[in-house]
Amino acid sequence: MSDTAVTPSTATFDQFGLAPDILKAVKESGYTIPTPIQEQAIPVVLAGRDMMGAAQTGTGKTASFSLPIIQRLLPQASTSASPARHPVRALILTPTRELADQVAANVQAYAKHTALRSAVVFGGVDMNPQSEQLRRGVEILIATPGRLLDHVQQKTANLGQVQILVLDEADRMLDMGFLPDLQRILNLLPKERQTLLFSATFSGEIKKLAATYLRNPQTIEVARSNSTATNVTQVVYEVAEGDKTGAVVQLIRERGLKQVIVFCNSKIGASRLARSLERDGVVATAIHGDRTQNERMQALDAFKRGEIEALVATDVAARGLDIAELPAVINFDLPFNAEDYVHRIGRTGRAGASGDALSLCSPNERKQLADIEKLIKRPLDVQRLTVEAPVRHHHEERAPRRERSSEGREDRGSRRRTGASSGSYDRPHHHRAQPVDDFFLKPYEPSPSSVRKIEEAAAAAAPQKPASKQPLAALLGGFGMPRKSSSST
DNA sequence: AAAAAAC
Repeated sequence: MSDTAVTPSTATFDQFGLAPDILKAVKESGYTIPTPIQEQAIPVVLAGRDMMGAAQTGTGKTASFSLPIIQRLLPQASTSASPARHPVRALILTPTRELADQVAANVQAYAKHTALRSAVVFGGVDMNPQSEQLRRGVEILIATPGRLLDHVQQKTANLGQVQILVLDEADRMLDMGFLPDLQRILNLLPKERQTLLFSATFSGEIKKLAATYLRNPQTIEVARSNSTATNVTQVVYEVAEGDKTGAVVQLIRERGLKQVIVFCNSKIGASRLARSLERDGVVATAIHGDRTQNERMQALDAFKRGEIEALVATDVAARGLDIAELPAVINFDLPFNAEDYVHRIGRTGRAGASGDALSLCSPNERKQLADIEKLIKRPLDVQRLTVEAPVRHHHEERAPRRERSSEGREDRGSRRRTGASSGSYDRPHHHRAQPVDDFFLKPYEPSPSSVRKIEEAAAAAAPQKPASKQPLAALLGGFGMPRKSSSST
């Protein structure tokens, strides 16, 4: 953030008339100068107007709506313990669980000196703690649509007093087929409310959504849509499909990349690549929709803590995720949807920092490349990449499955092995044409009976403690929580 | 052609 000190803007957060408790939190978050979208959006939201915003995350979008929402709700903040005094007054919807979590963390930080309560609900995790939190009452609720509707159905969430609705990454939500869910949610809200819609693009569908649910919205656009940040250097490397894994390793090593997100087009591809990178000595883990929510969160947290060099992701991580100081993004595959390219590379070069967007393009991906160049309205720098000494050992026999299985699952591999204890680990291996081994791709799920045994054992070991603070994941030796370990109702 | 999201 120190770079922003040279920004010629003289604006400060003081100009908006935000409460001291909010300004204090802003200061503690390290922000001093509002970003362009904040400068434009905060007064509009404070005035109670509906708004359509075109901005990507990392432009300060979350604060641009969170801060004025907190300000607007402040007069109604209650210190009462009664849940009835804490109805949901602001609802923020996001397309992915990780994004919901991230927005919630921001809201929590900005509201921490106020009496307002916030909570986040999304699928893939136990409903009960969420229900309990909702029962105690929250004024600001961040959610993914499906789980929110689940809570509504269970009567653990009541949306009858919502005054402000935020649709974050609205275009993405439509892409993902959330329209019916959004319509159901919108029908549960009071007609008299403020609605804010954020979208990367204003397509016909988005305009229709806005025309239906927003009233006389003010439009705010900070960057031309589909533009890419100028501080991100984009390079495309022509490479044979089979050389891609070697190319990723080479780029990481040659450029000395400490951290990188590597995007793949498929979940299986992401899992496979993470495993291959591990074998070449890159600390890597995969994040995609076939992994449990616990595994996804652990992967992201470990990456943010700097414990992982390469986060191999599907487009679940393409939008909105804010990872500080990410120096580079690699496209292992070029996305089929050109817009996703813009979002993917938007993970780097954030908050004014510079970043590299390195894309691998095999001969059969030329069409995708052309689509991207058309969208961003400029040709990309295409270079030929010679993959030196690909880490392949064609002369070696394929390892028997039994031996490989001793490595454990792909995500366990993120904890680097020490040479001594793993005899089979350094064994040469194949890099391509490996049959997809179900063992590595299927998430590990202990049987319900074994989970019960472990829980019983844990309870017996610590009978004094009312609720074991030890997460079940830890008891399972680092494996993720099984998807359905506990009763949902 | 693939990803995401409720159970």
